[in-house]
Amino acid sequence: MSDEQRQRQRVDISRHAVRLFSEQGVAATSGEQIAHAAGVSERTFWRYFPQKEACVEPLLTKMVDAFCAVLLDWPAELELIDHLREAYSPLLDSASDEDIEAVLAVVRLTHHEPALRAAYLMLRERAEDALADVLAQRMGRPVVTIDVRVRAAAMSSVLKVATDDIARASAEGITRDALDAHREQIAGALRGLSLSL
Amino acid sequence: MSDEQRQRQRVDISRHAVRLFSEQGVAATSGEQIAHAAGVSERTFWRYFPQKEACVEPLLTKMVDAFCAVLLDWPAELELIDHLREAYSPLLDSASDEDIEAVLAVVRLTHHEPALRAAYLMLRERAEDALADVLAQRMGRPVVTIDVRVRAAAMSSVLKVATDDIARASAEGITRDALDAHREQIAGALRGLSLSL
DNA sequence: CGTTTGTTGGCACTCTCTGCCACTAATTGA
DNA sequence: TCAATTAGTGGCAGAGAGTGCCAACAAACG
Repeated sequence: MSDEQRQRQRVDISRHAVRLFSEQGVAATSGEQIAHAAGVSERTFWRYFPQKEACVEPLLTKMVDAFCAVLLDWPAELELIDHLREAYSPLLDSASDEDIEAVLAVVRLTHHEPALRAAYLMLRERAEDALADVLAQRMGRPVVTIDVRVRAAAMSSVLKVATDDIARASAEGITRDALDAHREQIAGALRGLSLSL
Repeated sequence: MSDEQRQRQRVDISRHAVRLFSEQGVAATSGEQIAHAAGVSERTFWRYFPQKEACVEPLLTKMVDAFCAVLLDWPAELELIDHLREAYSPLLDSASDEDIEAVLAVVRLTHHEPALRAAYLMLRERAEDALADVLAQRMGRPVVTIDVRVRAAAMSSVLKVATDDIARASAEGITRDALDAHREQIAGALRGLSLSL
């Protein structure tokens, strides 16, 4: 089976899982239930997702990957703020509208479901590592340097707060304006912490 | 049974658990094993710790609580950096030497044990909330304000990086000098992000 | 001293997750 | 074209993680 087929299968299962999670809660949703909803055997489900909380991962990585992609073609001569303004329409480019809604729904879910929050924070830390790589290159320092790590962590936490905020704000539907405000909020906070480079 | 007796019991179990975790890994350590090592029944163990990863919590909160306590009597007229220099001898005041070693050992463990890392990150986020409370009061803004949250998150992430760093650096024993350097590192990073207030 | 309250341990049970194996489908190679 | 290999799937059994329930026991209280 091709890699992308596998990937699509993963995302498909993930969608069913997230729907069930938000309808019934995580604890009340069994692996068997998710597997049945997605039309695979329970054994196959556990092979795709070693823990059931990991079901949120495919959806959430879409958001993280979108940001990382923008970071990766951050031209050397531009301030980060300006680059974000140009290139970062959060989520919109890389995903369908339903996926944006789903991602934000998951982020909202994490506030009531500790198990999902933990998974979310782990994912964010992986993203922070990617961010540290980009920053290290840009600052001409090894990745392990303290000020590289601090800067990456601080930027990452700005993103976390902004994401939580937009998820909360968009509980009843998401608008293009809200997303733009989200980007400006990130830009403003980065400037406030002199993180823009 | 008194609260502190219960608390001591918790910490006691926690110590056994952490020792076993570091000797055998988390996955290879069963709840039954921890319970037996700590001299309680399995049923009682699960009552003290609803998930076995939570065993690291009592030790880790010592570290977080120490920092929060320092924050809480941060006098209004002092810069945070200066207050830290005066009042923050990390961990040393509120815990025994073995506990410092144990806490740092746990932090090191979290780098190889995803389940523990997740628990650690959740705990840090609880600490971030406490931090946000203090900052909000000091900045004269509601806790939910974005710039309060951003500032709290950024400060929290500085602490995270610094803590990971000192844990790594002190793999073969911890010295007073290392802890002082740790504090100066925090102070420097806070200054770098103009977070000092 | 009897009652109440809270803690403990045992038991049975569900759910999570893994190892193993047999089955099937696609790919490869002669 | 026909094996032989390869990879994914599902079923089954079983260990471990937790939970609900109940009986036993101890401390506090009237």
